[in-house]
Amino acid sequence: MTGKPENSNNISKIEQQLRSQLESMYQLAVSVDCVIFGYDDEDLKVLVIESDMPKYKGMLSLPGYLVDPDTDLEEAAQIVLKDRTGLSDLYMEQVMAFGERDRHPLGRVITIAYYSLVEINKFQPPSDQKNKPQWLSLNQVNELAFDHKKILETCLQRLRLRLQEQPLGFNLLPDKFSLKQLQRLYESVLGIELDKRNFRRKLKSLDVLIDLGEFQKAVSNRPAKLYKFDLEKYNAKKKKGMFMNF
Amino acid sequence: MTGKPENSNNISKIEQQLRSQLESMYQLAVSVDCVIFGYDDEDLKVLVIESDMPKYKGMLSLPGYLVDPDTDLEEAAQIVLKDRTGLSDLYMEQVMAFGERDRHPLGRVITIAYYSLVEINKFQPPSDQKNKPQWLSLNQVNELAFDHKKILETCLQRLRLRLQEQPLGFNLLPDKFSLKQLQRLYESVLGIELDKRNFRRKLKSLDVLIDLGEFQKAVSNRPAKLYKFDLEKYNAKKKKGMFMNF
DNA sequence: TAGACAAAGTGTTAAAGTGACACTAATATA
DNA sequence: TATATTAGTGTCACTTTAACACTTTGTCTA
Repeated sequence: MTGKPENSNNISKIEQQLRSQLESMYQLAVSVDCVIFGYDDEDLKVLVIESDMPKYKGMLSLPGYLVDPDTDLEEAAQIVLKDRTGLSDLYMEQVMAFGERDRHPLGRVITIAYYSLVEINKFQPPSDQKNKPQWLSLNQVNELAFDHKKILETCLQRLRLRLQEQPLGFNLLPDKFSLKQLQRLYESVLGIELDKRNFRRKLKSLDVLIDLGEFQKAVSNRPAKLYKFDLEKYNAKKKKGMFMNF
Repeated sequence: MTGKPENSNNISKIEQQLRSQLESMYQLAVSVDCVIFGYDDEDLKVLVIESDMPKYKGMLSLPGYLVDPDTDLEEAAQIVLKDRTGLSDLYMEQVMAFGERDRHPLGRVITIAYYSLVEINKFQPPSDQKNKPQWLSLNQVNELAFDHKKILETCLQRLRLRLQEQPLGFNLLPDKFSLKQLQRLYESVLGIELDKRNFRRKLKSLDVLIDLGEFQKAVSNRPAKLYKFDLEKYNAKKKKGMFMNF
């Protein structure tokens, strides 16, 4: 599995590059690590890969990228996203830097963590790709390589915060969605239960949904109305803050 | 002023160090920049120094430090604080990394911004110190060197956020303070006016102040009661969040 | 095609929180 | 002792939140 020739080549190239940078005079490197969130109507998930580093070989880790001097930090994070999922122009936010001295086995690497939100259907990892990218349910995350567990938790915390002050959830859902889907999203990200009627009342008062007049199809019960997010209305109101005080 | 021999020596040492690091193979350096906030019963202030960099010579900038490979990021920020004010164990929070390619005139320097809260009376900058550290009122900040204006604004925004979810204000005030002082602090940091009675009601309901039974002295009017912050009570309640929804 | 099943959708009420507002109390000083 | 200055206090109308149960609409199947 981790012994494929193609895989090995890749490992050593990345590792060599990093080693040479760390062996240079200043001996300090900077990376970005991305927490790419997806949501599949059940769980919040995160995109993980199998680590290349000898010490963590085979362990799951967050996709990252070594920042070279000619690349903006933001750009570097976009590169990770693009490389791993083929997607761009997604919601992405920097969270913070992680810079403990011993966080990386090969030397001093300070990493900047970003998280981004992906509609999960837009990217299904091909099964034969190197590093075996995969969607992992957040409640199935055990250990991760490096300090990535801590990074993931920090990013999740930030996402929760944001979700309560801005209607970010739409980034994780398909264009058309039902109120129930939206509620379930809030419930699984925030880890709480919400009252259906109160949730709907709140959303109505925010007034950022467009009723499409369409309905779910192929469900074996009363189909739900479908809505889409009204970006324009949202942008017009944004400044005042839109709190979901659950 | 900027021509003092002692000063010049310092400039070149710092600059040489940085240059040599940037000229090394990997050509990327990491710094920390600190927004040190103080409050003097009137205004929120920030500690600034005069810049050493040729391009920004004499301009005001935030105190910073070049992170060397053996120093934790957090530690580096503490060093800046300690070096500049002599103080340690203060409230300090990392905000985020700033990593635009051209943010630094000498080359690629990614910086991590921290802010911290200081009781302003605990540090009065000596007038003869190099780089002329000084407290600058936030509403007197015009331009700063590098992207430090942006960094300052981001840190201020974070402080405002935090102030509304945790009673951080106490870090900026002396141990004993009146309710009026506390209200003025909130008003100047948040940039809004608050109703005296509503403010007091809110604070009473949070129940994290200890009435010291003491009063202001040497004021030419009715002296106000003095309070102190009840750290224990606060820690016991903290988890539930303590929102000041002004 | 009628009845059972499953999820969608809908309002009310009590409690808590917020915002607006004006007078009395205590001290220093002239 | 009168005046000036700031401290300190309560109420009411309104808004927001939390808790709670039944009807509607479609599909499936007997």
